[in-house]
Amino acid sequence: MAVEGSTGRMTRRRVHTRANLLEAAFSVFAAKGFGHVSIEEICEAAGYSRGAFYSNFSSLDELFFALYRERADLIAEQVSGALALDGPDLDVPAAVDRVTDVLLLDRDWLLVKTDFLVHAARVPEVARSLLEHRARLRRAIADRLARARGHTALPAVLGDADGAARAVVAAYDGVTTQLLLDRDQDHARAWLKQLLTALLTDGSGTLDHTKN
Amino acid sequence: MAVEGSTGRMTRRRVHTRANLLEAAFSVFAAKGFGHVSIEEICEAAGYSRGAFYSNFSSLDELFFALYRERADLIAEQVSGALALDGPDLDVPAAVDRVTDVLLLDRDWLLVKTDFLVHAARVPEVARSLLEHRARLRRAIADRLARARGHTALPAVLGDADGAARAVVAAYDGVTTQLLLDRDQDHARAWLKQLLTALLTDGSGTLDHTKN
DNA sequence: GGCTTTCGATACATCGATGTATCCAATACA
DNA sequence: TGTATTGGATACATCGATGTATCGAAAGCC
Repeated sequence: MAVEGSTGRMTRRRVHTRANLLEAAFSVFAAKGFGHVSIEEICEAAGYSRGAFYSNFSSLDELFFALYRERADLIAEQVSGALALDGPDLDVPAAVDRVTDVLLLDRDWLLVKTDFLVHAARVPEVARSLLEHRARLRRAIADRLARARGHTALPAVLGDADGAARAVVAAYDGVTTQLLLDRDQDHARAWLKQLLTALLTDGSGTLDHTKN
Repeated sequence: MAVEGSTGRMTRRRVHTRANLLEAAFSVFAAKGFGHVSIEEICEAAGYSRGAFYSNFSSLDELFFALYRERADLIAEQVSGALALDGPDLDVPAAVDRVTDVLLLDRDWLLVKTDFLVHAARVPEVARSLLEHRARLRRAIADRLARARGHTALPAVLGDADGAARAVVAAYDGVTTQLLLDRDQDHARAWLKQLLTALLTDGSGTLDHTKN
């Protein structure tokens, strides 16, 4: 048997090797991309035999999904944390800075995340799960924005706070795409901040763009 | 030998089968994703044997690249066409409508395009090629926007026309991500128009969002 | 229309990945 | 600490995909 439900017994050894496999898998997926990775490669990277793999997962898809969930939840927590740092009122530019730093920190994660996206795009069941996750994140952002309203008025074009949150996510996704290609984190961060500023305020800012 | 340079002789039969292979490959890639597709699957879908494949391409990567280039150039032309439709002055909302329709038309293309992106993200050589392609497109947009300045003033936050063009691309990429997941073309189109409007004008618009 | 060249089909050899079945070692539990 | 159970390693059988070498047929050329 491979995967235990919530009641299944979990030896210490088991959780340990499972964690090791997931960690190794992350590196391998980031480097080669899901779809170009064999089970054996992961086992080799983790220092286990294929027996260990099949004892913990029933397929590569399952491991991939578990891996994504784990990391995504982690990031989501960090984002929530970054959003909650202010008092009851939101300092938009400061929050944008903090969130941006969290979101564009790790290129490997962006790679895995995008792999997961294209996977989800073809498997409706997976897509639903991913959509729910995104919805949760968006709601967190919308709530935060709503509380800031009145202080920093949102542009009317985007409608209410939910519309604005949607725009934030879209901007993030868009900048991610560019970052995956040009590998320029600093530029991406600056660019995302600027985009978010343009979307969330009516005010003005300064700009430089000297990149392809 | 597999691929001829520009001087290589091309029998009629050859170009025909090559085209057939590319067309079949497009469907197969869209359905299964690059990395989950075997050479044989493509040949089968096209009605050829593997001999034909190796006579026209030397590897799956090569075919994938050729396929992407072909379609990407096609889209680029259509976008340029849509941008050029107005007279010398640009009607921003109208142009946004037309471009949006072209860009979000075919889900299969979005799938293949995204596959290509994650591929490029891992192969610097491919990334460079893709970046150049994007730069060309962005320049076309920037030029068009620059000509429209004065009519519809761009918000200062994004800086000059090039900054605005960058924002347009980012918005497009962001909306693409969402569309890949929820498969709602109409909503994506409306949403993209709205985003672009928010980015390119200081004015106001209306909004509804009733989707996950 | 005959001759040459090119294209694509067939057959073959090889390799790597998968999943399973079995066995030994490590851990939980009394 | 001794015993029962679980976890992971090893070995095996199988399958699918790859690339190449060879051969027949369809174009191009005169």
